[in-house]
Amino acid sequence: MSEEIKSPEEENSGNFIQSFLEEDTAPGGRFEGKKVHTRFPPEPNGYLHIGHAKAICIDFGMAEKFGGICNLRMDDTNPTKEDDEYVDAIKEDIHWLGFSWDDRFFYASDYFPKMYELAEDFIRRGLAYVCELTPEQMHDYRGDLTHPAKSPYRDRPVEESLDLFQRMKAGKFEDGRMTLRAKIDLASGNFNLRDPVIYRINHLPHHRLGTQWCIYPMYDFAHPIEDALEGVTHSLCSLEFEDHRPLYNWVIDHVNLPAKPRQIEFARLNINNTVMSKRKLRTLVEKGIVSGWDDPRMPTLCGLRRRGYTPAAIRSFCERIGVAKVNSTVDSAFLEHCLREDLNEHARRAMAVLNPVKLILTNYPEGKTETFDVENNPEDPKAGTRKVSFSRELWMEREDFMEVPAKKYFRMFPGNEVRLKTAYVVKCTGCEKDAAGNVTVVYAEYDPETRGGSTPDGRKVKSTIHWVDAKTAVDAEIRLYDCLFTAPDPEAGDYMEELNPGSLVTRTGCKVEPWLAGAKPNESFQFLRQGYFCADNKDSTPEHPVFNRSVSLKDSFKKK
RNA sequence: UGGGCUGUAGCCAAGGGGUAAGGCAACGGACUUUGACUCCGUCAUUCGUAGGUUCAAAUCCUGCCAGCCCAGCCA
Repeated sequence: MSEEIKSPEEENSGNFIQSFLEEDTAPGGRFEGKKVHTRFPPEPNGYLHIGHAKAICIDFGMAEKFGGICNLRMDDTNPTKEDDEYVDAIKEDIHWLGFSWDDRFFYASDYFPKMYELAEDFIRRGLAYVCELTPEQMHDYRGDLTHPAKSPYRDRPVEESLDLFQRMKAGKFEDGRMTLRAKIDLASGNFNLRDPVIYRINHLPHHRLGTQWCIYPMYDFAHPIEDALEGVTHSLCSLEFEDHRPLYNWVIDHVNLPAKPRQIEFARLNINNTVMSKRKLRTLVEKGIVSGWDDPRMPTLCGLRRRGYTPAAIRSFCERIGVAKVNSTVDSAFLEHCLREDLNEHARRAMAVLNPVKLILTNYPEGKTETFDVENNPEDPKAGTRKVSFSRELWMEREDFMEVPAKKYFRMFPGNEVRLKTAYVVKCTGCEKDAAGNVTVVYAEYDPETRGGSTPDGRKVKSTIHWVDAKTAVDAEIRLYDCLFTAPDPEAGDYMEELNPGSLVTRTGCKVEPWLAGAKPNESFQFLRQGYFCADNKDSTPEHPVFNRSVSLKDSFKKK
C-alpha cells in the first residue's frame, strides 16, 4: 500500500555520530536515561555560511532525531573580534534555516563569574598557576616535536598564583603581562597538554559586558565548562578539535560539575571552488570587494538567501552529504542539484525575456489583444493559473532565433514552426537587420487553428519558446550569477589576492510579465528555460524590479 | 621528527566475517506545450598497498604508503 519513497534522511543510512548517540543512550550506556542534549556554539565574529549550515543541521538534527534538545550559545570568550551585529544575524539565519532553540539561548560570557571561581579553585588545588612568560618566551619554551616544553613558573606557590590571578582580574596588569596556565604535562606529544594557557588579560571592551572583565578564559578551559553547565551530553565539533579532546576531558574530570559531556568530532564541509573561511570572507567584506556579507556571490546564508537559495534545499543538501571523519570536498553541482530539486517543485513559472528581440506576427490583427491562462507550476496544480496577454508584437529571446540554423537547432529560423508557450504555433518568415547586421525584428505568421498551442492536425512542433507581450511587458534588471565567490585553484594555498569575484552578468532592459514587478523578495520563480530567479531583497523596487539568478537549468542542448 | 585522525568509483557515502546500498556527475534511451522536469538503463570482479588468519576478508591481524590536523595569550 505505502510506496517506498526514500526521503533524504534515509538516503544515507546513518552515520557514526548517530551510532555513538545510540550507544550512549542505550541501556548500560554513558547517558542511559538521559535525553540527548547538544549545542551550536558560534563565535559572534562573522556571518554564518554554508559550512556552518552543516554543523547546525548536525547539532540540531541529531538532538531532534533522538528526541532531545539543542542550545544556541554565543561563544564570546574573546572580545577582540566579537560584535552584537553578528549575534542578531546568526539568530536570524538559524531561524531562516528552520531551527529553533526556544528559550535556550546563552552567552558563554554569562558564565564568566563561574569560570573565574573554577579557575581559582584550580589554582588552590595545584592544577593551575600564573605564568609570567612573554608571548615570545612562551613560544620559545614550548619545545618541539621531540623536546618537552619548559615552564619556569609552574612551581610557584599556590598563594602567590592566587594573589597574582586576583590582581590580573582587578586590572593591575597590562595585556600580555601574565597568564594563567593549567598544570598538565610539559612533555606531552600533544602540544595542547603542555600547560595550556587558560586565562589571558585583554583590556578591550567586551561586546556585552563592556569593561567588566579584563581577563578572559581560553576556549579549552571555557568550552567544556559551558557544555557542562548547560547539561550538554554531546559536544559535536569539527575535526581540528580532536587534539583538544584530551584537554576537554581533563577539564571535565577536574571540574566539580555533575554533567560529563562527550566531545565528538566530524569533518567540516568543503565545496569545490567555494571560499569557506570566515577570515577570508570577512576580508572580502572589509576590503569592499563584495557589497557586504549578503552579497549574492557570498556562500554566507544571507548571501545564498538573497540569491534565491531556499532553506529546504540547504537542509536537504546537508542531510544528504552525510557525516564522517574524512576530509572531503563536495561537488558544488550537488548543492545546485538540491536547489533545483526544491525549486522545480515549488517555484512558480514565469515568462521573462533576458535578451529581447522584437517578434512581429504579420498576420495577427493590429490592436487585438487576447488573454491566455497559464499554469503557474505544472508540477503542482494547486499553484493555480494566471492570465497572460498576447498581441501582434511580442518580445522573444534573441538566442531563440538563428537566421541560419546550426545543426540540431530546432527553435526559430526562417521556414520553421515553433510553439509560443500556451499561445499559438507560429512559422518564422524572416527577419530584419540593422546596418551592422544585428537582427532587430523577427517575423512570423501564426496559425489561428492552434490557439492554446495544440495542433488539431496532430503535427509535431519540436520546440516551445517563451515570450512576453510587448504591450504589457515591464523592464527589469536581471543578474546572472554563475557561481559563488571562488578560488581559481583550490591548491593555490593562501589565495586571498587571487579570489575570483564569481561570474556575474547584469542584464538591463529585460522584459518580464507585468505582475513580476510586484514580486515578493526572496520568492523564487523559474523563468522558463533560463533558470531560477528571485527578486532581489535590497535593490528591487516596483518601478525597477531586479532579479538574481539562483541557479540555471541543466541544458542538454549545449553539448552538441 | 612527537602526537592525533583518515584512506570504498570523477565527487559525497553506506556497509564492521557471507560475496560492494544510495545520491551527485557522466553516458545511452523513452516521454515532454520549458532541449527543463519525469522515467528507464549503463557506470567498483573490488574497497590505499603488501602479506597473514579463515571454507569465506572492504570487514580481523601485521607491515608499508599516502593525505589531513597540532608548537595562538584564536575559536
